[in-house]
Amino acid sequence: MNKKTFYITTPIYFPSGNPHIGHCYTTVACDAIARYKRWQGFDVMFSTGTDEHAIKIVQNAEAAGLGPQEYVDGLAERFKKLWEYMNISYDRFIRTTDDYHKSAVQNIFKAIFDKGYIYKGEYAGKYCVPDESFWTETQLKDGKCPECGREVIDAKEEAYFMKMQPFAEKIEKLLTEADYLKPHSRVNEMLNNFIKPGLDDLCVTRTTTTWGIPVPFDEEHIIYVWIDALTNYITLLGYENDRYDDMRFWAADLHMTAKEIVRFHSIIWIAILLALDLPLPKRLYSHGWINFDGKKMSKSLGNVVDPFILGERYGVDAVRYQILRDMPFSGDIDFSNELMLNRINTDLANDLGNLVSRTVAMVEKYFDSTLPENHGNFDSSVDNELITMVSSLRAKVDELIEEPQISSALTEIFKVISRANKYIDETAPWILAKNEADKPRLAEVLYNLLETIRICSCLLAPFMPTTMKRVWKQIGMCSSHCADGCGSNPLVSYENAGIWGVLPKNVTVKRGEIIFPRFDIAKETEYLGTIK
RNA sequence: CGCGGGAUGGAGCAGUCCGGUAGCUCGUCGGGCUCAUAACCCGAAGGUCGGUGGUUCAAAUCCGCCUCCCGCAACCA
Repeated sequence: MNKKTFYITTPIYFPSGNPHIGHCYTTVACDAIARYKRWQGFDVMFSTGTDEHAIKIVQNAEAAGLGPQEYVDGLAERFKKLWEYMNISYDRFIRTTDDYHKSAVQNIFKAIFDKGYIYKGEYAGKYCVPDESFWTETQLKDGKCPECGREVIDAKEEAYFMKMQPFAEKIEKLLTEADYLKPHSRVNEMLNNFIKPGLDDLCVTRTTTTWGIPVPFDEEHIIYVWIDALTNYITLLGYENDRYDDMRFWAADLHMTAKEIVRFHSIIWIAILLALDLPLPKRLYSHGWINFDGKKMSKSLGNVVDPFILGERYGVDAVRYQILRDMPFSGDIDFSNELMLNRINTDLANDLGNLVSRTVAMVEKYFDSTLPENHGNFDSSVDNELITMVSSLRAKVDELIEEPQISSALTEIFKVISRANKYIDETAPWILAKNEADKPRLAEVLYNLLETIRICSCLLAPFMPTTMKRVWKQIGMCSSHCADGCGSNPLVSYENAGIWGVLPKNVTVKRGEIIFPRFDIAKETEYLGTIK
């Protein structure tokens, strides 16, 4: 009875402000994959959290008139609320200020130190006295502090360093041979920029702050972000702590990140794991960014990107769908209200919602909601084309989820939905309905449509968990006593999504409210423009 | 010469590795249908594939040079 495990992670987010649509992007993608994997039968661990130790946090807290702990408590709550709102099915939420994590990090630091990979050295750099911050030569703006623009001085401090050279070869192998990092184009970036020039030893502590986890045997020094934050992926499974006992999930199957932290996850994190003699994660996927704060975007167009506002007005599932469908494989995307509304209208309202609506309406109108037991046998090439397409859909989606190419997976599903709309025109049920002799054929046509909707909606459920349940009710997959909408309904099983002809021949449909309403793009754009 | 990505009809993208009728979605225009959420289906218009020079029977695709945009370069998803 041991199910195969699947461990998927979001980064732990840096709560320097309120969560926005960009955070949703990564998290919703992970959620869809996690749901899909659970549906396939995997024992899934899906983690997220917040990275709460940084000088910037202290500064932001002060500016808000709060202590750092008080400040991050509030922000962590906001993240949790957003995930609840967005229907994120995470299994574990870790905060780097959690006690179990802090002590585990100290143990990890000491373990690496004891193995001889960490040593005490001297950190030299440009120092901004008022900001109490070190900067590298290249970070400076016109030779001055990039934060405040004031003069910097040469300064040195004692610090702990982690050796990187012992791990360089294995890291390179992971990148070049194990196909760890996706998309592959980023591999060259890592190799050329960091591996080939030779990895520098990594500074792993600071003394410029007290907000953080102290080095256990030298408390003046605070453990810097690397060993503090990246290790969340194992501490939340119980590594070096008693809070959890789930290391069976390690190594991670998929670390999902945005592109700017690829280096941390493909080099530094791997070095830490190697130092600890732990197995390496299987895949790192880095996606592009949603741009909304760039010059082109928000201000001139007045784009609203508060996920709560968007979800409230257009529906959480619609927002989830749009960001996943338009998620770029590697590049960035400019988010705009028009883009989002257009996507929702064409795909969800016109194609999918309307398909459900017209199909159910016809069953109701022509057969008083219940199809007859006998449809007759029709060997139609139009039918065969549709049925072939639908029957092979699950395999295609499986493959794309594996990559993971979520946008392409959704595209494939919607190709089938479009084909079904075309099928209605080709078979013209309203003409069949005029002749009593064509009733068996009409029943078969409508049944084929219901089956198409069944399979598509099941495959879409990980992406849009709430609304697909409403589809199931309408097409007769759910009897009235099925309270929560089919959670345990065998008809929605993964197995059945790969089989044609699962709905009973004499299925009874039930018309309901419009599932995805259309929006007036001009009006909505104007409305959203007034909010900010 | 720091590294990398990009420039394709009005918008967003695919195609470039392995040269050979320039494709998809949205938008626009015309037609069809009437089951449906003014939705659906069909058709059309619209591109000298950033510029320039070269290789070739043939270049969006290969090679040289140039212009512009973006990302990374020790904590922005």
